Amino acid sequence: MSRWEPDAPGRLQLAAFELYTERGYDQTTVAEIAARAGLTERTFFRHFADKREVLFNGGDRFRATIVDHVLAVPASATTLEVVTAGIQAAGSVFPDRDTIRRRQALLHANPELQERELSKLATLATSISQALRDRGSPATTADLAAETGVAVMRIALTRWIEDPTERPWRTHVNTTMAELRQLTA
Amino acid sequence: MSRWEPDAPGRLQLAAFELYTERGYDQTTVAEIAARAGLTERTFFRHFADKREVLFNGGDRFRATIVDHVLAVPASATTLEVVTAGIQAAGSVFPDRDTIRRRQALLHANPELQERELSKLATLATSISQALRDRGSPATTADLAAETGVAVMRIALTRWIEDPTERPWRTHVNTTMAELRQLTA
DNA sequence: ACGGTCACGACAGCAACTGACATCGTATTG
DNA sequence: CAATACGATGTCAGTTGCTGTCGTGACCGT
Repeated sequence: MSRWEPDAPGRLQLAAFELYTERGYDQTTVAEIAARAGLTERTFFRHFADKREVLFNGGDRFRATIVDHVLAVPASATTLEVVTAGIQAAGSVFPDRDTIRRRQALLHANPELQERELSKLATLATSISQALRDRGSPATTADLAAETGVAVMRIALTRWIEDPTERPWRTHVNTTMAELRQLTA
Repeated sequence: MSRWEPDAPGRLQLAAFELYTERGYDQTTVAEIAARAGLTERTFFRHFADKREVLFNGGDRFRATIVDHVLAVPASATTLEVVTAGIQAAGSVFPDRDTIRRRQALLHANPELQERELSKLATLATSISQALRDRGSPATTADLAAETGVAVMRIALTRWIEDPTERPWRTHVNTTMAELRQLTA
């Protein structure tokens, strides 16, 4: 019999998500999250840097997936095609629509959480830009392509979530990219 | 003789900017800022929502300038031209290069401040998108154009700041926009 | 068996932020 | 002109996010 129950971070994540949705983010204290997970407040901060970070855990895997796919595209592709491929790949790590919907609703209701989300997307853009440079793109092009790519991803995500006909991720990415091309034509 | 020295918010802003640059953001307490401004901590929070907000005061005017110019462009222009015009106009409310450089250095050194900056840029994008819709653009196009426009602005700003030959704002906006067009060609 | 490590608890403390109430020049009103 | 309302600030107490420090006990390798 081990001294502690396993997977403390996972329990904390679950407890936090539940409490944030039940009572709201501001109305939840870290002590309450820890209590529900059977832990102490101090332990929460050993696993997560702050009260928001507990909601952004898959971020690293998400970023890695996109970067990997960006690096895997044949050299013959255009920069924008490369970015598109990376964003397409992001769909493979999405959980089901409803989980994302609930998550987005949470973020939408709390400015602090939105800020953190934007911050994560910004570092994602930086990673994509770096990957593009590793492929040989000039720095300026890489930055611009990464930023617009993330913008496209955000918009496509909103549409994907709200689409009543539940068309696949791929479709919404392509549609949004097509609009981007038309915009600059 | 009035009861208090005038322009409490201005004094707080100045004190905050000085202390943030002198000692660093984390090493500065709100009580210290208030003390330098000849006020109390409580009064600081009456003028600014939090410790970061004191650095983002011109934001409303900035946004208003861009939106006004977006709305003023003749209807014959393309969506991207409209956005470009708005971003060009942003240059008129910039202070001198060195002030912005110091400001950007401050933001760059503090993740919390970066998050707030991203948040401000996101609401800027929302405002631009709304202005585009008011001009008659479809919602989807407006969102995309606004997001990419802000991305272009960010990149152009970095280049403008770092440009050793000190070419004008307009030049960097045009250059970056041209790259965007080339990217999607 | 023994020492080290690792994950956690316990406790103290700082600083960001908030609510309630007091203060007193200044504008307003009768 | 006097009474009164108002508006910006001070004062104080309290909550909460977050950190440093130290202790504890199960596990692991030697």
